[in-house]
Amino acid sequence: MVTGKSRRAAKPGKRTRLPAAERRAQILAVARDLFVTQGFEQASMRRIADAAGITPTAIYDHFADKEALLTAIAAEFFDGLVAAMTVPADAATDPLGMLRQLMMNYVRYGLAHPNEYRLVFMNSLSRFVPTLGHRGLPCQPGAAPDDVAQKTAKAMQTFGILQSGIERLVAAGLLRGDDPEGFADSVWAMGHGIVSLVITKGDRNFTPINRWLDTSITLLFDGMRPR
Amino acid sequence: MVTGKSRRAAKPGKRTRLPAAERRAQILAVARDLFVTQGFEQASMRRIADAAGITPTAIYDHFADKEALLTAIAAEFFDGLVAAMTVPADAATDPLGMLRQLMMNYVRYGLAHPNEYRLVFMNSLSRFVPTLGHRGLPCQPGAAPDDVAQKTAKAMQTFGILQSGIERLVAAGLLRGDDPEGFADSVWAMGHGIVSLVITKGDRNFTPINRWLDTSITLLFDGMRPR
DNA sequence: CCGTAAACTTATCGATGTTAGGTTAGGTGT
DNA sequence: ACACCTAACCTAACATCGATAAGTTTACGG
Repeated sequence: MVTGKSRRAAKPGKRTRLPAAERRAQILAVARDLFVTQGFEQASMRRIADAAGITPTAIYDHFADKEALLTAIAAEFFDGLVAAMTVPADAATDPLGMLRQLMMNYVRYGLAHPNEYRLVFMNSLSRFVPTLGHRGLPCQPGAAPDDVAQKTAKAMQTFGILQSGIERLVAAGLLRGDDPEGFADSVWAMGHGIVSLVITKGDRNFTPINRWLDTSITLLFDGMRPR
Repeated sequence: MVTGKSRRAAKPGKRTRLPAAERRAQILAVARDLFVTQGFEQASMRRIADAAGITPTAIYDHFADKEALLTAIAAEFFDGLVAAMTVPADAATDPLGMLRQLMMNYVRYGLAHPNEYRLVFMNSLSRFVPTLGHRGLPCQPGAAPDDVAQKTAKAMQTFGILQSGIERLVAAGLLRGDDPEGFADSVWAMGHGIVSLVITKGDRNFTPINRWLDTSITLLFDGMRPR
């Protein structure tokens, strides 16, 4: 129970002191690494701080709370996802092939970043997307609409790419036109289903992922063809 | 720092003392209710105990730990899911319609029990299914294989129902026969994709769930038809 | 050289899951 | 009726969690 008044530096061994931007980036890098290797709940603020060579509370100078770390990481993930889904323009000569490529890129990117995908799309907290308010399911208590909307924006952008791609195919007469939005939803559901199943179930499959993906895409697009 | 020797009952007010089976069932019921209304992490052992009218530690006489509660609840969920997917035999006169029904039942059951579905299939801990060990993704640290296998069994049974249904359709010549396992995977991915997307995204849809489901099923089955 | 703001720390809070060890009630045997 | 034993439950505590308040140190512009 010493008052601590005269504690003389306790020999921290010359801690390097970084400018805010660098420290922020470093914390983010360390946090992503721990989230990915240990999961969100297991990676505590204290462990993140240890790995970054600072004290837990120092993190709060750069991020509001633990979720803010997750949010920042998710933002980067979405940027990468959008980039992966932005196919080169010269593929426009083969619109159908382009859409196939789009879906493949989505799935591949998701599987290449399984933990970020899980964090963003499958997190049990899932604060990035509004939980449903109908059907008796209560909304997540602390979910300010603006906040959610901001976080959802990038996910929406991702979906928009898919949707516009399908609309272009419909316009070109390559797909049936009776329900383009429904098609987009179905394609997305299929892609997300594959990614999340492989992530959670592992590849106890049977069907290797590439063939699975190819089969699914073919099934869908055959079904969407004009009859 | 009283030794506690002479503490005289402290007036707990005649707590009812239940036989193990009843108490266990009651705890389970209370826990499911709290998990469903507040989420897994928010529902603490103390809150569960309060709701059950006992002390947190008493729970540990009936369940190994908090996850055991989740596991028990998941087992019940799977029983219900299997029941929902077991369609009446008289539907065998229309095998294709039966498969449609099967998929619809899966999705409807999932959406009717969104939080259990999330707990079982989308939980970030996801100890019910082996996380993938390939692609540099480490398996969840504390996952004894036997344990996982036991928990996975019921999920496998669910998938088996779908798979055998498709094989029957292939045998009847109603579906293409080139990749029945791939078909089953695709159908499951689609169903799971719809459920999990609706659960996390809410129905910011666009396509109302029934039509979405119908569209997706039609797309898939059109794609699987013999050409 | 000095002050001031940024960068970081110590100390602490309330809450979490879990354990060790005690206490009480309900039934059984005699 | 009494002793006993175990199932059922409790108290107290631990380690750790995310987070806050308030202090301390470093670096840099004047």
